[in-house]
Amino acid sequence: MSLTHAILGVLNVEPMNGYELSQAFETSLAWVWVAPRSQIYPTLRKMEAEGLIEAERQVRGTKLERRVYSVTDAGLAELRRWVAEPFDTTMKRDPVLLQGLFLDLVDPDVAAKIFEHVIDEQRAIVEYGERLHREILASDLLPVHQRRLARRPPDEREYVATLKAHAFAGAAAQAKARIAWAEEGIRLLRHGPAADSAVKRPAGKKARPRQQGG
Amino acid sequence: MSLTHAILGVLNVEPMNGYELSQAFETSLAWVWVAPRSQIYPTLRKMEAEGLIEAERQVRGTKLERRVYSVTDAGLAELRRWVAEPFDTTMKRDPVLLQGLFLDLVDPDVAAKIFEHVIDEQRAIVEYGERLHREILASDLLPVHQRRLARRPPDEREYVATLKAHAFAGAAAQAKARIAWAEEGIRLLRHGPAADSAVKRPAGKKARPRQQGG
DNA sequence: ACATACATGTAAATGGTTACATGATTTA
DNA sequence: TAAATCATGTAACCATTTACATGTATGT
Repeated sequence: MSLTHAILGVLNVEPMNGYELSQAFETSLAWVWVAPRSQIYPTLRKMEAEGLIEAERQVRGTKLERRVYSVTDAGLAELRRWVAEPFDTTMKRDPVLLQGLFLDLVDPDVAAKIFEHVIDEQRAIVEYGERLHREILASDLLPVHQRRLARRPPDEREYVATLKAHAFAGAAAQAKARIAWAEEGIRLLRHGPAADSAVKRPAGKKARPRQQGG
Repeated sequence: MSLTHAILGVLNVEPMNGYELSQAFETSLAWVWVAPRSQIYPTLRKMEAEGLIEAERQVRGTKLERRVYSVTDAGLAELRRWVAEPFDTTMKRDPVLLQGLFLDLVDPDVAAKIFEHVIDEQRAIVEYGERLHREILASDLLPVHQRRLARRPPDEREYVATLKAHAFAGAAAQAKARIAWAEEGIRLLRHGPAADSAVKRPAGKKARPRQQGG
């Protein structure tokens, strides 16, 4: 379960309670790993039972209890073990490509709207990823990143910032690849494959039937 | 459940039994949607119960039963409905980027191996995706694609081939983006951020600590 | 006083993985 | 006759989603 490792990584930056953790998954980690509260709280309890993290109970006001978790030595060891281990990086399920594979079943205008929708959504990811990349490198950091770096010896800070920033650049780069793919898809719907493609089309004919049969 | 729609899409090309279907998920659909037999067979039964597909029982030899499924009118309608519908295209969990985010916790040589592993695996996807893209466009098709196109009116064949090929090109394009990201990662481990980056590094100093603290 | 944010969960259902189970048919 | 391929599943577990449930503290 990578959620365990995502949590270890975040708590290793700074001890937090489940509520703050779920905010982290909704904001900075939104395009890397999402997890709803209903998954976070039970997982925290499980990890505590396994000795990967430990809770400090705090009280806010008079009654409201906070359970602030921090990573144990065993937890850090497990995080390091996981990070050092190569795993299967192939994408096993890609709903966008699956939909793309059957796009010939609908009207080209409908297909174009699907591609446009992909472009709209992925653009938001590009903006977010590039913003974080820029801010981390410029040390114009979000509070959570400032805290992370403050815990490191000064010599390592640039190294750490470089790698963290690179991860967010990766999210942006992949979103850009998807945008380029969807843009090319729209072009293909309108004009068919390019003239230098493996397939030569009869001049002037548009490959654009109204509706397709099964 | 998109497995249902993946199955509808494949069976819409050509009626098949569960065994052939599972082979399709292992080969042509391997980088788009994977599904083990243990998930395929129960899903086929469920879809049959829902009226999306119907089974024709055949007997091979004297005893061995095959259940060959084909898409019903209701199934094709559902497939079309799903294809025409825009959905959330944001990647919710990306183990590669998650690992990349914590790569500062391990020795730079170990981190480089992780990036190299990503490159190796993604290269295989590029080769596969580009091969299928080429073959479909060149009509030098796999049997399954030949059958698919044979069922269409000649006028539509180029259009269909163009779109199918484009889906596989998408798998290759994304893998390429990951490779570029991992290559840049290796460069950063060795030389730190580029000189024109937002961060200026002291000349001659390498951001390459041996081991990092928690 | 009211709304918003803080805080922690449970329950049911769905989706997906891994391991196991069994036997028939074809090919070398 | 042995190995590979064809063929269809079940069971247990793990991961994820969606809906529900409850109450406290703070700011306006």
